Amino acid sequence: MSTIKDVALRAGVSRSTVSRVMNNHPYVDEEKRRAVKEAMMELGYSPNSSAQRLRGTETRTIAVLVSRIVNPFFGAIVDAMDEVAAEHSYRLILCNTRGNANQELHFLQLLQTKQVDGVIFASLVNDWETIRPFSEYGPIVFCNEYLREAEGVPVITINQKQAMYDATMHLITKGYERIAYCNIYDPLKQQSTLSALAEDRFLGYKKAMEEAKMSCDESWRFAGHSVEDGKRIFKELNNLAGKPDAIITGSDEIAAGIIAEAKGNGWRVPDDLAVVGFDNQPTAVLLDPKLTTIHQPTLEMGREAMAQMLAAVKKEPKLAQVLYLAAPLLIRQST
Amino acid sequence: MSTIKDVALRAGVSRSTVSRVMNNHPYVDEEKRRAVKEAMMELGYSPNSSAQRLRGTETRTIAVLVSRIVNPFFGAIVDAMDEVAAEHSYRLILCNTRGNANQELHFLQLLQTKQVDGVIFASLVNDWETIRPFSEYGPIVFCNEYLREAEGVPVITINQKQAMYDATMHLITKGYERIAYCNIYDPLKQQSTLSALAEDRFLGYKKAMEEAKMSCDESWRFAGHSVEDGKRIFKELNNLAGKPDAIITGSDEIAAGIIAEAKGNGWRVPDDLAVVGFDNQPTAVLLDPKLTTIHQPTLEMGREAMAQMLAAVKKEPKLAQVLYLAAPLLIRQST
DNA sequence: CTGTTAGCGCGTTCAG
DNA sequence: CTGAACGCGCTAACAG
Repeated sequence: MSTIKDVALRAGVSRSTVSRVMNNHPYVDEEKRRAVKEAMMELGYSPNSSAQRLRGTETRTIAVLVSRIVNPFFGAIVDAMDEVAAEHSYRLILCNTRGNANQELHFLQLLQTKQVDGVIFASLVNDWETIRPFSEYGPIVFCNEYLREAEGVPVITINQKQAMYDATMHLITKGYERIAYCNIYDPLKQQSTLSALAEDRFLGYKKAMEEAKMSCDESWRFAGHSVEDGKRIFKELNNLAGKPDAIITGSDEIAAGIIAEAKGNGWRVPDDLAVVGFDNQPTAVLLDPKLTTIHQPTLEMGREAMAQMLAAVKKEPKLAQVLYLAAPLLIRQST
Repeated sequence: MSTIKDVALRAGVSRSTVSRVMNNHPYVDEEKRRAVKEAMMELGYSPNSSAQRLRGTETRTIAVLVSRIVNPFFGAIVDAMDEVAAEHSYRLILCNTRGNANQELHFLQLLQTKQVDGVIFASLVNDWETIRPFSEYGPIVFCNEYLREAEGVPVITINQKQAMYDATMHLITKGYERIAYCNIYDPLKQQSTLSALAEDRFLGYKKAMEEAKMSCDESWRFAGHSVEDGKRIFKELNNLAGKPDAIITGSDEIAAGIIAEAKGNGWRVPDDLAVVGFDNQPTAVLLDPKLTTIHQPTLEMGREAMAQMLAAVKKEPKLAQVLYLAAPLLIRQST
């Protein structure tokens, strides 16, 4: 590996001059500039970034925390973030927290140890009290999940409550009378309390049910996360005395599991059971029946969150404190 | 931000001693060790990793190249890699190449500039001639995609040819007579030549067809990548004079697109058209009919690739040069 | 067992 | 316009 010294030697100039050429300083003799560039080419020189970082400060790297990258929802968000980051020559470091609070803190230390310029949370398990101290080491942005107490931290998300309200209202309007609710719940998550996101979603459901004066049985509440959870939930639901005729879920995976199991048991969807998903993943239209679901604008969320982060890193004025993107209900065949 | 100097000052020792404590050196007075740890706590000290890297060499970071992380196949592989990496306190830097050859080279420079200890290719567009020079800066591992000429580079993949041979034989045995083939082809990819992986797959199809003395019309060859491509391919196929009665595809997405469009046009699957996927993504069993597909052991591939990488980084003896994992055909309802 | 010393590769004054 | 000199934070070799 050649260093700046080697280049300087070969070009017959001092290291400072080489440095100036690299950083496009003005006031460098054209001839020497050419000589330096030539020497760099010949040696296949490239600057040691650790040294650059030690001297300067920025790493041009952003950490992105997700619970599991296999989840297409997170995949899409990360993809969008990466797009914006790449445009600005920033890199992403992928932090798969697996819903583990300690892992999350561990990754947060990347900020403390100056290995990244900022941290974006797409998943979130720790509370603000725990995270707060780290915020002094660099910017933090919430994308998707959020914490109410975290003042001053940009939040890019959808209006969870409104989305669930819309979905519930849709079912009520359609004439469904026993509407069950399935909370989004990541079993990997180590804490038992509901996230702000899950709380808000439930509030939307509750508000609609109350406005319509619908009874809403405690036994109609489920929780889950995966296709498997969906299958399990159908079984639970099928064992109930008063069976629901519709269910709103927290993810397309859960919905897919419920539909698969329901069909397997001879139920017709949406006649015997209406199912609403959440996310609008690419597979939603591949299911039979096609899934009615809430569209999450993953592209915009990811892009916007990264834009906010880059603005924060460059200490530009913040674009917005909280951004609620629209999440329209897409009515298809499952309701 | 406090440095090692601050800690030393506060603990009343030299910087070397602080360093020794951090690195768990033996031969440090217990009392001083305690004093140092206390000082570190009080100052909230954490070492500057750029400085550590500058001094030592390892970054404990591995770059993983994928064409697009939204693809659940890559998501699963990366997830598995991350799992192993995390166990050994290594981190992943996610490189979304978008099938762009220049992007790929750009990320390869991370190796050259010592920002990562190694690079794993899950996607691959450049040729060996281009990549080879970088291999002197650190270990490279191929996972999934590969290059035949790249001697000495570990390859973790499945036996592509065998997999396609099995799938084709299955259709032949079932009595299908006009078996079309859809190559995996990433439209993002900038080069027009087929990858070694795609080549090998096609060879498997061809071998089975020849052994069974089946005619195999040139017009029955398609290429694609996404659900949209699948839909397009069905339309093309539907316009053909002699229509195929079966098709083998390079991904579950393509297969899903073909099935969706076929059903929309009143075709019955598998009666009018049998469809075979590739990957066995979670959605394969959610489709109706359930998809016959080739299972890719993403978990093992990712884990094994990372294990190879870590072994290479630590200069341990290589486990194996090339590893072909089994990729069984899962026969379900679409054939 | 411990402090002193000497760089790792680079950017940035500060005098020319 | 250019080079000399200094230090970023840390580790390792060398004397004690």
